[in-house]
Amino acid sequence: MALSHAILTALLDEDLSGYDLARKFEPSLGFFWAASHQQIYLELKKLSEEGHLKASAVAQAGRPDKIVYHLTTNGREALVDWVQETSRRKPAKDDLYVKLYSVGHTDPTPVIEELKARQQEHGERLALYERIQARHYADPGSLPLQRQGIYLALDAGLRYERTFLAWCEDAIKLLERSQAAL
Amino acid sequence: MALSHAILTALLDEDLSGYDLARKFEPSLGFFWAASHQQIYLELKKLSEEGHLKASAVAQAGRPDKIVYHLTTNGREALVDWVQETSRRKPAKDDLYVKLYSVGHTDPTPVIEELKARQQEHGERLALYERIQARHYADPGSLPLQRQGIYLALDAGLRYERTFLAWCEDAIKLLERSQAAL
DNA sequence: CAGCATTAGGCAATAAGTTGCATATCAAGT
DNA sequence: ACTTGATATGCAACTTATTGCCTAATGCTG
Repeated sequence: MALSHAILTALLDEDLSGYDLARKFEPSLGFFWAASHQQIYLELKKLSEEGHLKASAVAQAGRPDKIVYHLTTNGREALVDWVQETSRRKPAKDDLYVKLYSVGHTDPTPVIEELKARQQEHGERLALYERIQARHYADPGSLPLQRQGIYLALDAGLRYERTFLAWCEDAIKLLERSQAAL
Repeated sequence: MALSHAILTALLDEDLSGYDLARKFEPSLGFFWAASHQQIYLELKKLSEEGHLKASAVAQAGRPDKIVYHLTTNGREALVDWVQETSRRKPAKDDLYVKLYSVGHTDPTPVIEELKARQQEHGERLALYERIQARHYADPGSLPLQRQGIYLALDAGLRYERTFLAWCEDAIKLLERSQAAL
């Protein structure tokens, strides 16, 4: 009920092969819904069998052949139906939060280390989002409707990373103070 | 590699039955790692078989019998090992972000509706976090170490909800303006 | 020409989680 | 006596995702 819809969404714009889909996902939808190529190929096969996509083999010169998928009317309808269903929030399911619960019972050092690694990781992600924003979404007011949704998702990402980084910093401070007091 | 560790973490404090664990999760760890009772019972059984937990049947007066689980030395070591592994961020995997990508291709109305529903949902969650904070974490500076991790997780939740709500508001504004321009 | 990266697609096993259903005890209300 | 609700545990089927492995064609580099 999930990756399949992300794939249908990505195929609204253009027909793509599994390989191209995987590449398109990476710097875009993949920020919010990561998927391995194995999973993508599997879903493409299923979606074709269900009639949501039409597969066509395409011979290529200078490259291996590929299978290009096209969204069918059927598939488009299924997607619209899904968009109209209301979905609920999902818990973060991030190990880090679970690890925080262990803090008073075990040595907090590894948790502090992990927080610092996350600072690095989220900092890089934030920088990436900022580059994308500067390059493609500098003036949100004048975006065509097709780009506004993507802009909003990116904006959510930007805000999330900034919030997370600020929290990280404070969390490290608090834990290091407690560690020093031991 | 996931719920099992959350369960071990919850059992650091006290021995619990599956039922009690499920209840303990709900207003706490469950915010970050939700679990159905089925999944919890399954993991408890697995963790016992692996020697991470020790199960004891407890007869009760006035209630059905229960099975209480106790963290073994083995289980504690496994937990410490896991805390020391570095974990990576996970994509949000929230349908809402995927739906945003469909915006220029289909009617944005259901997405706006969903954003409004989320505003409600996240507003309630924020209010809940604020109540918990006021009741139990009003003075973070003076918390014992065992409570600091939980406070930090709660703080992450508070910041996340506030950020999300602010984004929601702006997102609705932008999409409604575009909708009006059609 | 050998080795490597890129393009392109896949299988199998396993893990993790969801959904729906089933069972049983006991207390309290009607 | 009957029903409802809380307590307490579980199975089976299914979906979703991860991990590790594999094949094969082509282009590029040394």
